[in-house]
Amino acid sequence: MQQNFYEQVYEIVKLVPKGRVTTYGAIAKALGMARSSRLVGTAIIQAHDPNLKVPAHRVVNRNGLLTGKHHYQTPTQMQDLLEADGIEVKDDQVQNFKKVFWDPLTEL
DNA sequence: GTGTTGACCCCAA
DNA sequence: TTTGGGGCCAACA
Repeated sequence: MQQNFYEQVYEIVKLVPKGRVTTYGAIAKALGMARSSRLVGTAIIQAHDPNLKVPAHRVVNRNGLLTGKHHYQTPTQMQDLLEADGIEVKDDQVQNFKKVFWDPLTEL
């Protein structure tokens, strides 16, 4: 199954509904690699390919902090995309994070 | 093949 | 509360 675990990560992220966000740890746990949450981040970095259509902006760290915004074309890209989805972002932090948080383990 | 890095997470002080 | 250290495993040099 996990021939490309990148693809597994992409699948989960693509399942994230609009107006919701998920975390690296949640994805890692959903894939059974809870202790390898860093790999999820690495996978997301490679997810910049438009062909994959992976909404990487909907993936944040455990604190709801936009850790990867600096990896975007512009530092405001990620926040802008999140706000476009109806997610409040303040000071690189997702507001109402508990509300917009989408847990693949619970929702799936 | 070895060493360093990293969109992270958890625990202790 | 904020800081510091350890662990985890793939990708990169």
